Amino acid sequence: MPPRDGHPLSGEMLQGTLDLLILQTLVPGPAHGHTIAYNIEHRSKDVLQVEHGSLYPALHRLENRGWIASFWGTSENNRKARYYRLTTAGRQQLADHTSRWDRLVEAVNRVLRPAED
Amino acid sequence: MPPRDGHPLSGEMLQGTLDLLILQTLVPGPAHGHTIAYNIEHRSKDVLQVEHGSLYPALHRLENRGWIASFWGTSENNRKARYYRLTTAGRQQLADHTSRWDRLVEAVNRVLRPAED
DNA sequence: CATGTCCCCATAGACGATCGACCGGAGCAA
DNA sequence: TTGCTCCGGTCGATCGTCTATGGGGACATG
Repeated sequence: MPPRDGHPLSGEMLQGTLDLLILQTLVPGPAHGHTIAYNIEHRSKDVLQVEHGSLYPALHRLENRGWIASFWGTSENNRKARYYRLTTAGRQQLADHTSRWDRLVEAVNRVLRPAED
Repeated sequence: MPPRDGHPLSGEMLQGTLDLLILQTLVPGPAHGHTIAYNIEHRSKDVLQVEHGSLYPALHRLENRGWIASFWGTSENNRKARYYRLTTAGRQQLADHTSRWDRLVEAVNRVLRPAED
């Protein structure tokens, strides 16, 4: 039986990781909700899923913390859209958050695969 | 300024990962709560923290799902202790969970570090 | 116009996992 | 006795996510 490696991972495991992904997505420049979600899903080769009900609370949360800032604009499809851009604090937060993510992964992997050290 | 890589990561990010760590810890054989927590912390070089208030609910949860089974015994310090062992279903769950963890890490890293592919 | 469809933002209620702070008991030593 | 350590357990609060639902504006169709 093939290991069925196709089905996507929703937020079940990426608790707290969505913020990180959003911040990273905004590095190249401002984007609105749909684009952010699409980019995360696409760049993860559809392994990651971003639900609307998680995305917008996350965006508001990040804005409240001063890591992103928003402004109204017009989307590529001529729709009113709220764009988000990374703030200076957000860039710093992204760096910190990324290094914590790396440390976490490393630590979990050490538990999962007992090294011979 | 040195990057202060000393402070531990508590459950802020390892939502849903604790189950995985516990299951893996039980592979060599049965263990009781204190030992499980100690092993996770030690094997992660004290990067991971396992709080009592998270550990026992997790153990009960895993037992309810049939992934671990428990029995009363006596600890190395001659204290009454509840030992947990991996069930067959738990071993299967560990394999599945581990592969999902790997897929998640891979996916997040793809978003964090846009590959050139 | 009327209708439908897509795009986009937003919120509400429920849920599940974790956290910090407790508590009780039993072994052991001073 | 007192006090410390080991061990299990629970409670309330908090936080992030999910499913479901809503609305409004742009655009195409007939």
